[in-house]
Amino acid sequence: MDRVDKILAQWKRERPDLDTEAMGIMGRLKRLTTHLAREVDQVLQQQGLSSSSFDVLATLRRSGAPYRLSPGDLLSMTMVSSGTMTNRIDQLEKAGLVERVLNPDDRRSVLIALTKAGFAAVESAVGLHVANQQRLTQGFSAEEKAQLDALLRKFLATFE
Amino acid sequence: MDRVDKILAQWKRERPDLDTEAMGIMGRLKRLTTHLAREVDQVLQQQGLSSSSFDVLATLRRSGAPYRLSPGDLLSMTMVSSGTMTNRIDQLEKAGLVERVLNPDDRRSVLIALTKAGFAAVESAVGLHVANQQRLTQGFSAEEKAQLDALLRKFLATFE
DNA sequence: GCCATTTATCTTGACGTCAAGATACGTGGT
DNA sequence: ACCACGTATCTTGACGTCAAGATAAATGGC
Repeated sequence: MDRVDKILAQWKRERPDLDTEAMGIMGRLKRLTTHLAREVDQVLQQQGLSSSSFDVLATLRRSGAPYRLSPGDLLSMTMVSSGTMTNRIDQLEKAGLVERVLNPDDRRSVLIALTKAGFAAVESAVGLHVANQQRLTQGFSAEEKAQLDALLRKFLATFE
Repeated sequence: MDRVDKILAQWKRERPDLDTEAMGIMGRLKRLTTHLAREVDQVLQQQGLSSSSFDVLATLRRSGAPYRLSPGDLLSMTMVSSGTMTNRIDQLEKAGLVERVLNPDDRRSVLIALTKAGFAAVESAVGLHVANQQRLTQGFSAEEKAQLDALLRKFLATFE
């Protein structure tokens, strides 16, 4: 009887006509993601990074040398709007973690490049971040993790 | 090979030392929840409600007659800060969907009461909302839904 | 009864986000 | 060569959210 069960029980009493199975799944997904985001943020914050900033830095880092992508590339990998990406890049540039480099082949665009400080920041954070993610999933057996991943993959495929 | 697989493949190439199993699960969870939130918002918006507003109205509705709860009660059921709740109530009050009623027993507190318009709004929205949630999970068999729910329940129990 | 503490709500200032539109440049058909 | 259209990025204004602190009232130990 977790909090979502209590919510469903209330609906059952007030509106017994409603089928709340889907609501239960989606309610648990939402609450779970909120908790996980808070845990993840906490570790990144200790590294001086917001999850938004880490998101961009990590995308640049894993793209490989020379660690440069256009704002458009970053956009297509991160599920945010163009205005949000501009803002994220502005913050990172102010912090000296990325720099905007003119693209000589297309003057409409720029390349966002990891600075040395940016590379160092993401390299230091990613290990702790991954360890934290492992900690958060350690309550599951290998089989359960595989099962959960498979179900989430199928669900996600509805949208992507 | 979905988008999360591509991200994990990039990390594998750049940082083969990292174990990315947990990252995969959490990445899928995050992307999935973002997609689901957008779908849910769209239906509620057609009813003139934000998901934040619906969250409060639904909490009041399912609490049963007389559809009144204190801000503190609402807070404990909704995973937001007190400042956020004050703001949500302000918006709903402006829209005429709830009203603040003085609590005669404790002058520090107020009761947030659904107005007739608020009751009508949530009553009209909840049916469409539930139908939408069912649509979003219709790709799963009954067994898969039960499996997913059980895994999410276990995961959520880590935090609640 | 008094006052320190706790409880309940609201206020403030700062972020991160988005939709919509603005700006600037590239491209391709004629 | 021109120009209409497409593309890439940035700007603007509005929200929703939070942490931290302010305000006001209730409570409990003396």
